[in-house]
Amino acid sequence: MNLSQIELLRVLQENNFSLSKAAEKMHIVQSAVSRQLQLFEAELGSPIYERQGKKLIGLTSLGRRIMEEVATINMAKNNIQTIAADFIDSNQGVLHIATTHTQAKYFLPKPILRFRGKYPGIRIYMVEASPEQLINKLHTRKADIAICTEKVGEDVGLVVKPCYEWHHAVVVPKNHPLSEGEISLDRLASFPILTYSFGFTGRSNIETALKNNDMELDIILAAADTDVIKTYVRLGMGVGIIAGMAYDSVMDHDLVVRDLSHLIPSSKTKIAYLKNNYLPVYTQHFIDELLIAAKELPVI
Amino acid sequence: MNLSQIELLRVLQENNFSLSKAAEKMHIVQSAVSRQLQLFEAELGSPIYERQGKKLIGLTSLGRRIMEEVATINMAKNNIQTIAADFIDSNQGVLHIATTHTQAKYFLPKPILRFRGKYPGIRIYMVEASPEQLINKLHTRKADIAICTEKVGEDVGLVVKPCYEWHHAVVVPKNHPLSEGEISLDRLASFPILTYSFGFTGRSNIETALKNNDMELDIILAAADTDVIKTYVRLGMGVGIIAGMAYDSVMDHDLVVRDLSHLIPSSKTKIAYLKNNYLPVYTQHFIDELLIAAKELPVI
DNA sequence: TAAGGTTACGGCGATCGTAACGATC
DNA sequence: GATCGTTACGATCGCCGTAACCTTA
Repeated sequence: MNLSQIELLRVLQENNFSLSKAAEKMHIVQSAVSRQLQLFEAELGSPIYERQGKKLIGLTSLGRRIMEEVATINMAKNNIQTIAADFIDSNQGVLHIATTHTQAKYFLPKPILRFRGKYPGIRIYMVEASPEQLINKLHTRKADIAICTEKVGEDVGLVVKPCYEWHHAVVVPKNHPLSEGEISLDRLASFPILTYSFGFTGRSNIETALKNNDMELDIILAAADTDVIKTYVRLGMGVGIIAGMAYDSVMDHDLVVRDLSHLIPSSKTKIAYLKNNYLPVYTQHFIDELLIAAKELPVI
Repeated sequence: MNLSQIELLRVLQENNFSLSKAAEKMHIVQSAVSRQLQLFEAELGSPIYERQGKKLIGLTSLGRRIMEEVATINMAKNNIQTIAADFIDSNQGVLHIATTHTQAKYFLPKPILRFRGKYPGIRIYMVEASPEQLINKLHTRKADIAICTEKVGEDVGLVVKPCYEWHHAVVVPKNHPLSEGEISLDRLASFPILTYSFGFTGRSNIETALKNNDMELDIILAAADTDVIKTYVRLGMGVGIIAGMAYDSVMDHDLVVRDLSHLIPSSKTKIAYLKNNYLPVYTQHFIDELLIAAKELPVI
């Protein structure tokens, strides 16, 4: 048994058990992968992959159990390298942030700027995706840390830290009926609505509110992206329901924002990263910046 | 980085950082060990051992942190092998039991016999030692499972299962004054006492009882071994305080046993094994047998 | 027949062992 | 000077790559 065999099992897992794909990913030739797998299975004395002819189609029950240990080993191996690099120079490195559009645009700028001030040597990669994809990026180590509101609490393999709490709000053009008077769900329902896609930025809480009151909204546009919603609100297509902190009093002075905290339960944006994963000092400091920025957030 | 380098770090840890000892243990030549360590440190980019001249004298702070991951990797590696072997044939294997004399002689015979009936293919190695040594044997993987009363609850690296609860008892020759009448600590203190050594078989609870009552006993003989105590009790040297279940109504018919549960707090015998360590099915069944035997234990 | 996997074989590089040397008690 | 660790060098063994072959959609 050696570490490249362990690595191979991980790569196979992430590539549909395709030996040729795995070979490609590992920058070696297919036959080498084939042999290494045979050697490993021979050493264990029992196959760890289910086969259909020569093709691998899944794990055996032995294989499934072993993959847990494989994940542990790979994690620890990566940790060793990260720990050492961090020890040598904690001012140099890479930080992969996975987050949604709303966080990236309305929450992260301030903490990221401050972080960059302290750690100019750290290259920051920010990737935007759906919460589901973010979690996947954590597991495949394409991201070190994820910041989002949905899904992330359900995965037991993640460490999840609460970051900040926020409410939805309505945005409408000036002079729109909803810019004045009390807002109820009933009144809201009388307008065409523009809001987030399923699985994005607290959309689940909107659904909860509707289900609790046995209501429906006429959602005519769902986007992952607050700016898209605002754009169509400006065009007069309807009423936008966005995250409160996504209203920018300067940029959005042509829109009227109305709090919806009395109608829709609050949403919690969280920070997540892999359990048992060593975070370099600078990443820990980045999380600190996030938490500081969260406290400074204006309450809408 | 490769698994033998990881293994090397573990072996060094267990051999006072001696390269020559490590080489011996790993069945390779010293120079090879020296080079592998250099390669590994070079790969990390920073030394993981503190050195005095050429000698290794300890871990650097980087090294200390890395050793945690090394332990994880070694554990997972061993688990893979154990899981595979267990999967192929769960009726074959080795079981290393570490325990104290008292457990080995008075508690284990029944469950071990039953276990052997079910798993004739498992070779059982039983090693007796002090509780402190037992724990050490678990950590160095010289034992799979430990059964004892003392110390074992304090180690956070162990899974500890309560097994059974018992009380101390007095044994004296027939016609001895203590064979009749009520027994108090004061009365006990008027006799020379023979009991367990410090750190053995509930001795700590005897101490607790004495301290609580601000008393002392005249302990003229302390042994790790119940049979030694009984032997000298038979010779008339004094009063034996032993574990209740260590009185054998057949073998010890020449002695009188008197319960001490009103004077000395009860002791708990536990089963312990390494956290995150995969136990083969047969070992899990052995633990089941222990728990069954514990329930069948006569209450003294 | 293309794509994916296995088997055979040759070459290269990693790692070991021998051995000579260096340091430290 | 004995013990422990390092360095140099040759030999071996493991692992990769090429290539031919096998199997299945």
